[in-house]
Amino acid sequence: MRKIYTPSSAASDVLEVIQILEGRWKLLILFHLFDGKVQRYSDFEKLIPGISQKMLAQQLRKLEADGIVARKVYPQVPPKVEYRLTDWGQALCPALDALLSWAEQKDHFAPPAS
Amino acid sequence: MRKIYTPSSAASDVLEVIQILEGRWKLLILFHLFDGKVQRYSDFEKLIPGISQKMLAQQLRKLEADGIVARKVYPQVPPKVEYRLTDWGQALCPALDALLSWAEQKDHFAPPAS
DNA sequence: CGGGATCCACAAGGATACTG
DNA sequence: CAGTATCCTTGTGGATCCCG
Repeated sequence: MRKIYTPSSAASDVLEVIQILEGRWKLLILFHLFDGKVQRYSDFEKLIPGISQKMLAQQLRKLEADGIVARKVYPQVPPKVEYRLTDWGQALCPALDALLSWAEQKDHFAPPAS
Repeated sequence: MRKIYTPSSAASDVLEVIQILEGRWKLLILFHLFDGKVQRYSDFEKLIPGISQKMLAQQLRKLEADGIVARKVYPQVPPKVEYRLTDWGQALCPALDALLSWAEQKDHFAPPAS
């Protein structure tokens, strides 16, 4: 088994990852951003069933504050706001991809007990 | 940019990943398990500052229920319990590793504004 | 040693109403 | 359209006590 980190370096990194990605909605929002077709506030509302306006706005702003997501406001009426990943946010893609691959492998390791 | 998933397949996978890894402690526990030196309940208590007994036991049991962690009880007095990763749990290693690498790259993308 | 049970405080989150 | 403000319910997590 691979040793995943050196104790001296990664303690704070782990905490940072947890803080940044914590919550029921962050990953969902990010996955839609990676999908590339979703940039508008109302798109998220449609594609993430069950999320409230409050949570959506709040989590988007947290992601923005953490430097994962960039928010671009077009000064027009009606308002238009686009969300996109920052460079650092895009760098997260392989990790989230690995996470999804892992989830897909579940049945390989734990065959549905029949 | 890479397309990270096909909309048809991954919606439930995303939700599963979120459910399994959600919380302030799960990743911390897992990282210590990957480190390989921690298998005992009391080890986690020492190495994860601030975690309460309740949370530690609860999260360990959730990880166990989700098939990530295996719990082995030695029938002796005083009791001895060892935690280890299941095969599926070990398969999570690359993904968590990628997550850590990503965190480490932060300064590369967002140099500390001086 | 490795927890379970209980109580409690606070924070997270949902519903609704309103706005530039 | 893209939110904010408010209220209120629920969940999360800590502290404490207890047990095999």
